[in-house]
Amino acid sequence: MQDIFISPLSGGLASWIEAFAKAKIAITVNAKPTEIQKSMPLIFWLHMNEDRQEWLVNTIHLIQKKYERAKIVVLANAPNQAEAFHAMSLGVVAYAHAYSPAFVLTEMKTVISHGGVWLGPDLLKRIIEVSTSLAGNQLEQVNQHLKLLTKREKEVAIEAAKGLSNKEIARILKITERTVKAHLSSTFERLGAKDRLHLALMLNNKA
Amino acid sequence: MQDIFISPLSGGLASWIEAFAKAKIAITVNAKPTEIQKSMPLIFWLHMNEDRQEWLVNTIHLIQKKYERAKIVVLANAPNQAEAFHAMSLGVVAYAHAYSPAFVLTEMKTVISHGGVWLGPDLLKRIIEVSTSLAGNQLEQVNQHLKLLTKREKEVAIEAAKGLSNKEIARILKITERTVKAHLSSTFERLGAKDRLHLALMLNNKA
DNA sequence: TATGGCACTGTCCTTAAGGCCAATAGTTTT
DNA sequence: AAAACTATTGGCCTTAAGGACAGTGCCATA
Repeated sequence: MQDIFISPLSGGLASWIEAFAKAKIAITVNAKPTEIQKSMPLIFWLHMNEDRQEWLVNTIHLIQKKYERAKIVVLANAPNQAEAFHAMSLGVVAYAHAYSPAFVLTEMKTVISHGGVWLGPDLLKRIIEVSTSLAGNQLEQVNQHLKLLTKREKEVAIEAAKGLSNKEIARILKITERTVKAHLSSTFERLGAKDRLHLALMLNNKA
Repeated sequence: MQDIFISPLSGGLASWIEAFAKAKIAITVNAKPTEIQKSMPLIFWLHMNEDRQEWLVNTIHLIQKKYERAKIVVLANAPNQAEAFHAMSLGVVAYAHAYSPAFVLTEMKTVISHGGVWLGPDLLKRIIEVSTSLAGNQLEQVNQHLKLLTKREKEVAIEAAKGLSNKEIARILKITERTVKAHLSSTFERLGAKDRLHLALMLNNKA
């Protein structure tokens, strides 16, 4: 495994040197293209400034194009969740604070060189929360709610939860506005929703 | 770090023994409670059968109750995404195939003993996909919306999006219901929302 | 057959919501 | 200093929403 640090600081950071004595440090990806064999496993460690958003994206794309099987790590001066998500979605396999101690860097390398992905505890917690609430439980919960309703009530409830008015729902389902109201009243009763907004929140897993 | 394997197979699996010679192997968590010091760092490795869903949940809760700071790993005979998500949401810090080779097990231990979380590539990919579609972009979008509003409008909008009535919002923010209406009208105007339900959907990334 | 659930509709009524017009006062920007 | 934005509130008016009460027809299950 060949480590390549890309950082605006020409010397890199102390902890990096400590962690990987044999690492290459460069300012840009193109700096020393000839010295890198495309066949050998590479890890790019990208040092990220707050004000280099586009640089990060461009560099990631560039690396992925030139070195297909390279792993990419982002080390952020000021880590934040949005950036982390974004980076991970681009295929980055680790996202950490730029001033992580050497032993963390070596851990990261161990993990990713075995095909793993490294995430800090906070980021992971967030990811798990978000993922599970959407993919797993929440769909369940919505169905739980919907199956308390009759066929027609369900149809009305779903349209109402999209934000349609009673009149619009009536037109769509080819029934009277009065009937829509009846179905909705029954729906509120069954689900314990206090009004259509509450219903919408319930069916969108926000209440 | 003390490793404790909980497995229905009395002898455990070969790769476990190989990875952790000094591990304890037990059938249930309660098997040898006296031999475990609560103060020392523990890793529980739970061997999961397809047909022991409730057992897993119960065992995780039990461990979390008895050994607050213990890390829990699930090793599944037949890993699947839903189970993995579920386990992670319960606080499990790693989920892998039960027949993972010894070196993977040692990697996992390295990672989690440093506060990390270990995920297989497939699971991770899925998590990233799901998360980014919601948390990354959408949080962005919400902020995009909210930053079009003034401080006060933001406060009102957020409460309204929770389903509160104007009267309730007025009480909370200590202003008149009339003022709430004014802020909301302005908010609808700025965001192009047609009413409070639409606003709620926007702020919940459903519209 | 009878009882009950479901779909549908009607009238009447109350209230929350939201638009329109208008005004005052503080703060910020030009 | 003038113009523009923000926060606040008032009154007036229209409409959508939702509850109360009531009734009809259909279908399935006890």
